[in-house]
Amino acid sequence: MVAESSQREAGRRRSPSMADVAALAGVSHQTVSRVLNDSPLVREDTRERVHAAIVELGYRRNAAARLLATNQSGRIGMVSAHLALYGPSMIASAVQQAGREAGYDVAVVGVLELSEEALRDAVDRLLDQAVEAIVVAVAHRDALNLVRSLSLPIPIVLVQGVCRGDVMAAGIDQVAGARIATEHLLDLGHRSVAHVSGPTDWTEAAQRREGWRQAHEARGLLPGPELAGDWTAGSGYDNGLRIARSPDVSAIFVGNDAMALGVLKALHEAGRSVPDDVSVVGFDDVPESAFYWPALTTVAQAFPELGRRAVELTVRALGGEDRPMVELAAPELVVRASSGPVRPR
Amino acid sequence: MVAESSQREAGRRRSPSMADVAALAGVSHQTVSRVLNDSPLVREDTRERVHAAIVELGYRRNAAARLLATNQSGRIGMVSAHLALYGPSMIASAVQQAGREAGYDVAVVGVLELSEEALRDAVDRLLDQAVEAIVVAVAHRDALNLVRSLSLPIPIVLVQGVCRGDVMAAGIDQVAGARIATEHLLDLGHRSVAHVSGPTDWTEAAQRREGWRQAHEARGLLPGPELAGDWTAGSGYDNGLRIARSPDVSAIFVGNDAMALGVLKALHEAGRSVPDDVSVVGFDDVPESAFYWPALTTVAQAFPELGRRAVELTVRALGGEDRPMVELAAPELVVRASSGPVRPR
DNA sequence: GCACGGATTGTGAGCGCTCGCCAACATGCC
DNA sequence: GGCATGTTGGCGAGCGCTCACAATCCGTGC
Repeated sequence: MVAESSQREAGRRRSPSMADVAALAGVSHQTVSRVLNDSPLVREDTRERVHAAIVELGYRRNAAARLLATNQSGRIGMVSAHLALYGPSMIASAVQQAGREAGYDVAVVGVLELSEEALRDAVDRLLDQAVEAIVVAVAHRDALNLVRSLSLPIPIVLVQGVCRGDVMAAGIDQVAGARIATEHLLDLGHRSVAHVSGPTDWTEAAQRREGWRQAHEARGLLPGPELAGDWTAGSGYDNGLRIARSPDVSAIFVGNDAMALGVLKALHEAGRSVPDDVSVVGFDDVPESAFYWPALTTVAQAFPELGRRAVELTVRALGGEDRPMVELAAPELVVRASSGPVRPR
Repeated sequence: MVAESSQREAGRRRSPSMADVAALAGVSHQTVSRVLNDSPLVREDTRERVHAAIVELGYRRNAAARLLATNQSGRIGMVSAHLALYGPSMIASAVQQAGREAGYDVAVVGVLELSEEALRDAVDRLLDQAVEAIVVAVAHRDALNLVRSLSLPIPIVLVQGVCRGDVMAAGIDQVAGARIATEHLLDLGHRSVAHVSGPTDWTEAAQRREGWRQAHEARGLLPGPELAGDWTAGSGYDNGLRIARSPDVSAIFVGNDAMALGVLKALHEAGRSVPDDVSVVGFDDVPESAFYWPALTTVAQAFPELGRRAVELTVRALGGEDRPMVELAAPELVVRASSGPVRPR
């Protein structure tokens, strides 16, 4: 009695192994392995016997041992900066979701600052987890070079801050998004559009700025004043106050929704009405933007699709393909109350 | 030439192992292991020789093999629901950060719905990653029972939706937060405060509601009307419209900032001024709330501290301690423009 | 010059799994 | 009946690491 209980206790200590399952099912460990890996070379009744044993023992395959033997983890890593921001966090969960659907585990590690050291550290952590590829979602201008300078032994896929280049990359066409936003304002009759940009060293910020510039250029118009923010509502507010002082600004394209919120607030405080005096368009379509005051016209990005494409590229890279390819998804304008026709004066 | 290059290529195939380092340093693999584990039983010059070899070979310890041998992964898992919401996502990154600082890897997996199946699935994935403990950040009323019904072989720590109970749990005192928010409004002279709650099956929502109720009761006042939202700005807007129709409501405590944004919008549209006609207080202190119109009075939670405490509890549980303990951090009121003294009429 | 104890280092046996290869058996054909 | 063929299953060698233990080194004291 005592012996049995102590034995059972000892049995609990270590979880059951393949050998235990094999013994219970009356087969060899190899057959168990075959069942686990869906090998066709197992007779149906054997398979069922093994399955029964697995269930009875509550067996669970030891991933570490499998990894050690196969050298394949089925895991892809993702390094992301600024996970607190809407875009990056959406991308992270989209990639995670898509990865899971493709049968991969996605390990996300955030970097707090953009030094080579921080990046090296993040990548090291991922490498320790034996990831088979790394998705880089760091939109900084230098991120690509930084990552490349690490000369990793595994494929890399970019998923943000994408410019055409010699890497695998999936992204959303920021330039196009900014163009449709700006064109929307120009179509409403505004002679020029001001711009509050994100931090200038972010690829996204540069691209949105470029789209804004192009929209003017295509119509032979001169872009309105340009101010630099840092993605936060606070910086939008500060820049909004400055813009409010220029009575000739009738439309603003803001680099993201958070800054747009700040701009809206500054305009209210300055007594300028939106959209009667000034039209405002944001970028991101955060869930709250429909409830800003007034509801914000903005640009929506298809994050789930972006995630799927990124994972697809990753899988392709893992399959040996190394032809660099860039996939760009098109963003979409969401028109709401914050943009309106230019007011005759 | 050809041989050398092909050999180098072959060498690249598999990354260097301890044996390679040992050979290069002229020691045994065991000594390398000792160096790696900072054992004191290694002479200084030997240690340096090994380090040099490690650097030269670009050696990196194989975590899978180590895990296989030690049965310790140094990883803790976290299952979280609603990672798109502010609170949960802050908690996730706080735990991740704190875990890292404590020398643990934190693997987060999100669940999309709150079925037993989804939870089982998430936990399975974590178990496959050999996590040593699981932090559960699912604020649903039933989450605790659900998780417990899985009868996991590893410690569990709750980090959200905490009620006193027989588990390890770290949380933020939601009742206290709701009380100070409501008391703030009562202090301003409002006779009663309305409440827009979160989904009633969320522990947090129930606790915030309870704090709101307690604040009234402590002063012998009757709570104002209560409406149920779902954390989204949209539900706040809908409920805001309903409240706007009751001229006798002069103060609202809203379950989170997103809903508060919706309430503000509804009040604007109904022509009721904030805070002159109605005061509004939120909960969360999202970064944007200072830029709502008007700036939102709200309750801030100390997420980083929460993360640290959760990890601390986890480490303690891993150390064998199994006395259930609940740690509650105090939230703080942030007073802004959306709340003001009751207007004499 | 030698035994002795502590400081260093080496040896060998797993951890649980997969892979390559071979053994056993059933089947079909001549 | 004997053989080639196809199907199932078993065996043993690692994967790279840590652990327990054994072996070696060194300075010391006599």
